[in-house]
Amino acid sequence: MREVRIKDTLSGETIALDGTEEIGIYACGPTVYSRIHIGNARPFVVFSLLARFLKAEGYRAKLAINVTDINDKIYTAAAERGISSGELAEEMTAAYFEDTGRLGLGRPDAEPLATGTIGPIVDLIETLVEDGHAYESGGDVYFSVRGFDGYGKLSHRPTEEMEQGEGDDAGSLKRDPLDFALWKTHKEGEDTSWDSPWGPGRPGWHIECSAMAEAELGQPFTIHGGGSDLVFPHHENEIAQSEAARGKPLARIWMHNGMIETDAEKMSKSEGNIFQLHEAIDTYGPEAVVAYLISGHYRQPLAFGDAPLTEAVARIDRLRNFLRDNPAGLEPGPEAAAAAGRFRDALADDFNTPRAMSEAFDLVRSANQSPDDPALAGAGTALAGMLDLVGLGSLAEAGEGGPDPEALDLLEARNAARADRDWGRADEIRDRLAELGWEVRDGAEGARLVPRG
RNA sequence: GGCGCCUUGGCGGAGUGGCUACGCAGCGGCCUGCAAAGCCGUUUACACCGGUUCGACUCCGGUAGGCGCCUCCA
Repeated sequence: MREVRIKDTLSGETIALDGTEEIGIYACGPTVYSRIHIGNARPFVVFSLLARFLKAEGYRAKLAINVTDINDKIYTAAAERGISSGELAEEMTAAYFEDTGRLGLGRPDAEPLATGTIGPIVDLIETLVEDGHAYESGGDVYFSVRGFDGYGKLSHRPTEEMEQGEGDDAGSLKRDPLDFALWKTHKEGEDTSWDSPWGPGRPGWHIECSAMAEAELGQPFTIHGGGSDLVFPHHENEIAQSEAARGKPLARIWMHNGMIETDAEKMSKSEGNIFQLHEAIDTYGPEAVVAYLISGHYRQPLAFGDAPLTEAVARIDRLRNFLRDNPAGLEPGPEAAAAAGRFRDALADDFNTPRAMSEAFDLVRSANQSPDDPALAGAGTALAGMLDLVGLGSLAEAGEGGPDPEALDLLEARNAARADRDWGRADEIRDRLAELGWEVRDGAEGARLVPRG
């Protein structure tokens, strides 16, 4: 078990995980008012892979990624489409499961819904009201920010001049502009509501995460994550609620991924469509999307566009080519095993996926240079293991079946033509195979067919 | 205005006080009947100005530029 260290937004320190305790990870998932985009996929990928790596290292890890299915935006989007908000939320939740499922990373250990956590949410709010950290006002309940010492410690900003609220919030009901809603009374036009001690209504934006995280992982748990745009106010408010209610920290480490950066001009023209996760997967394939998302360090912003995705396709092609020639199976020699060790070392060091991938490519080049070096034997085995850790294990899979009889016949015919030195005929057949989806690769041991990318 | 981040070779993107990151693309070669795959070479980068140091791309200060958040956002 390696010592895994993660940079903590709250303290600014890099903190080592405790291998003796369960590593509870809570990552803020999407609000389901539309299909998710690449930006939503980044935390899903980062935290899924982190949990996978921790488990591979022998940690007991539990990953929870929630679905926020109660929100102003859902009401708005549903109204625009003329369907009920529940219908829209269900549809988009299903789409989220489908789209992220296609990434091939499996599911988180828990995926709670806000609508499935109303009881704990109401209980948590009640506790806050009883303890004087929150107050009822006209059917709404607000958290009293100034009553919580330490507000602003995560986002490192002074409480002066802060104001917050969801859209056209009934700000006049607040005692202080800093306060934020825990519970919102039912309003005309909203087609869902739940009973509460303060009358029918629905949870405010931040409280559902506090409740779901505690329900799934207890409090405190180890890592709370999400996009860096959530630092303020979302995570700041989660800290305030949970710590005010329980008198102990919510999470030990706050881990935030950088934004996917889009060029507004390009987005409106050529690249707007592929920003949707499902469109990106359709266009570039799931492995390329994952490879793209891990191409930069998780904390840094990552440029989005056709070019970086196309590059990701080229990268995974190189890996796949290598694995075709060097299938997993052989026991890794010392150099191959060392590369795998360095790969894991990089991941253990604040989950440095680009550095890890550089080790993978280093191994590929070394093994291509010296295919007979016993120290590099089993490089394919080592590489497959490395890639599996970052969700690219499918690159090592042979694919369904081999060439069909028609393709094999054509290959035979081409071999015959080449034996006759009839290059025109041989190239004709190669073109024909290309039309059928096969690429011919001539090697020392004869010609081979590989599927065309 | 407040808080924070960033500026690396054609592009993307790591990293370190003194040693080739890595990938993609281009060009030149090797291999090949020609390709593909692979290999080699290649223009040897660290915004600018000072400072610390035997030595800085890597530390400190400043300048310029870019970005994120600061009522919604992964």
